[in-house]
Amino acid sequence: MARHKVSIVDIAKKAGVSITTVSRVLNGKAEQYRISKKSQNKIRETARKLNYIPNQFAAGLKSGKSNTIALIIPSLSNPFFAEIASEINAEVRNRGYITIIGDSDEDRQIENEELLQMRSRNIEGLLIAPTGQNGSILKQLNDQGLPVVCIDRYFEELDIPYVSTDNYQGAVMATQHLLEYGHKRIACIQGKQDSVPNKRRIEGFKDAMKEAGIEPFSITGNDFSEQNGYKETKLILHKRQRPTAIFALSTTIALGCIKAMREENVAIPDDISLITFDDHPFLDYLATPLTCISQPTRDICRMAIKHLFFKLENKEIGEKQVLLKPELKYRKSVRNLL
Amino acid sequence: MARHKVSIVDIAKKAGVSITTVSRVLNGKAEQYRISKKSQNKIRETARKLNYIPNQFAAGLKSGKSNTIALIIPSLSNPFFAEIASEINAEVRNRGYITIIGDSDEDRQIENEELLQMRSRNIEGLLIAPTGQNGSILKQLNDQGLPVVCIDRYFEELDIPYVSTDNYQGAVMATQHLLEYGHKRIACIQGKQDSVPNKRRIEGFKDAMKEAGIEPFSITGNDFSEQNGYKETKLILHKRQRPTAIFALSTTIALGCIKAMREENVAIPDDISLITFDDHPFLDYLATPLTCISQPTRDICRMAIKHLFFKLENKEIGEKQVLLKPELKYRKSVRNLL
DNA sequence: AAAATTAGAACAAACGTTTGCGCTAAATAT
DNA sequence: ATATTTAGCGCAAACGTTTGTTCTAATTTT
Repeated sequence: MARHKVSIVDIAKKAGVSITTVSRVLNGKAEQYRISKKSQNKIRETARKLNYIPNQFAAGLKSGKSNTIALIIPSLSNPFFAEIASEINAEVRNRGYITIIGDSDEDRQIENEELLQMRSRNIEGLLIAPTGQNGSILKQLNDQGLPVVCIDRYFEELDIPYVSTDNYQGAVMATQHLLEYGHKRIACIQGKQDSVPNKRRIEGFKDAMKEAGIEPFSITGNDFSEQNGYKETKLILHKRQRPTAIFALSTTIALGCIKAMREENVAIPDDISLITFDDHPFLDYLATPLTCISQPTRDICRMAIKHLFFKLENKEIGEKQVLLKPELKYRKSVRNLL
Repeated sequence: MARHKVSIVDIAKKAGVSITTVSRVLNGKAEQYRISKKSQNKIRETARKLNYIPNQFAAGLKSGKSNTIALIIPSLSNPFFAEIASEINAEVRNRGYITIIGDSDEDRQIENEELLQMRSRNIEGLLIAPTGQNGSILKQLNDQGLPVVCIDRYFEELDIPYVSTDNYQGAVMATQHLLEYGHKRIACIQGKQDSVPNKRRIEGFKDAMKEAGIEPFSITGNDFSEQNGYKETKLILHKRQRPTAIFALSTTIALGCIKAMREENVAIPDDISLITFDDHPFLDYLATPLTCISQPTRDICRMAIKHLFFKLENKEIGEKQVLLKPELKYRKSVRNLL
């Protein structure tokens, strides 16, 4: 067993050519540099025989290229982001690049470290659903020529491209649906407060309520997690007056709501209605199929990728900041009070 | 804006020391090489000022280290594997390494390419839930000194460490539960046929049935996907005689079952009972809470990581191939026929 | 006062590629 | 027969680090 890692030098020696020639053949530049078929075959064959594995470190160091895109998301354990990761991964691979995924765990510090890690790995592009606090770093990266595209989360005040859902619109749709069905006491349980999607959803909720001339029952919570949904729902249910509907800002939160309501013997939608942001394959098969605002996740990913590669290839880009329309999926969790 | 990427050479010049010294300070080897506090401070400060980002390509090339662990799974869109990815990612990060994730999409060819990619990125360890056809390659890697640990899926005939669930036992538990409740016509819908977990589950199912002296109603399917579960359930429901229970070998499959049964107006568990492998937060809140065999995913990940790092650090390892006990979670989807 | 030790740091050779440029021999044009 | 082009390939200098070895001046020991 050869203990020594084989390099193109070994191939060159064995094939009786220069390392230059080996490099060119193995990089598909044989035609360009008119290497004879004979040499090509010889080289490719010895490479195979020797079990050659190119060393990206060396190649990357010299060429400055890495063929790598970074994806940083707040939480791989959130199905919404898991789906994004899956999509992005596939798309990127299709274009001959590979993805390295970072999970920031919603933590500014971790996100920052991931960012450093990624940069030191010479990534050529960055897709990120930012936690929200490292905006200036991202802006700087983008300005320095690293193509950055934000996904889902973004910065309104910074000139960084993004692709997301029209969260405001989505929240308005959800709220209006509730209002149309006669709900007046509507509690909203939110996720990460300083994330843009959350802010816009809250705005949409508030505006829709205001337009109807109704005060929100409550707006609480601070995390896109089941625990948060559970805790806030418990608190809500223990108030002297209960809402007639709850608007959860993610399926993870909604899951917590359902859990709390079941514990407290609150029926959905008979006692309290529930509507959520984000869709999920299971929602249709819950005890009460959950009405939701569905985000066009696939399209978001595709557009973001398209955007990114346009920048990588220096093509002209149209709209830099795009918001895609969400969709209201009517299921059974909202009761008509009229 | 400095167009030129700053290197330790720049720092050395500006700080008035050699690049050796810079390298040593920035790598935390200052004490070891007794660099004065003064130089240390100077170096660290100029590094910060110049916005220095280490170049992993260069460092890796020279040192041969990458601080990188690869994780290859069959499908990021399967919640079971998404959870694994999330766990692994966190654990690896805690140990100062970073994870690069590959999604093989259950495809032997893609898996192979991912493997090559990973190797050319000089990974120091590999965690993989293999598709099943690249065993010899993995064996070879492992023999060549790259620590490899299989997760969930593994190879029985090869001497590669693995951590998984006792799938046989799990299937036996599920089947016996069904049998104890008086079910005799039991259909099993399986996932990827040549994956070890699937094989062992099928074995467990068959053995438990045989022990009860009952023939399986049917064993069909070939993919851990919703589509597969849906299709096979549809087929089953159109047979002249229906089973009294279905054993789905994953939640994704179960989801397809539920969909098909709903379409055909089959009530769970009144008309047909359903039990599944794998747990999921939503299972408790489905129209019929789904009884399942829950895998100790967290423990699997932890043990796999522990194993991997033991090998990395050349520590002595105890058991190389471990199967963890699954757990039967009683919910409401199995009807007692007695 | 000479010898030995120690603190603090620098030299320079790798690591495995990529790539601009240059070279030779053969083929073709003049 | 000479000049030009072309086919086919190699030289050697990077890329930005890490690291074994060496060096000098200062300090301590004898």
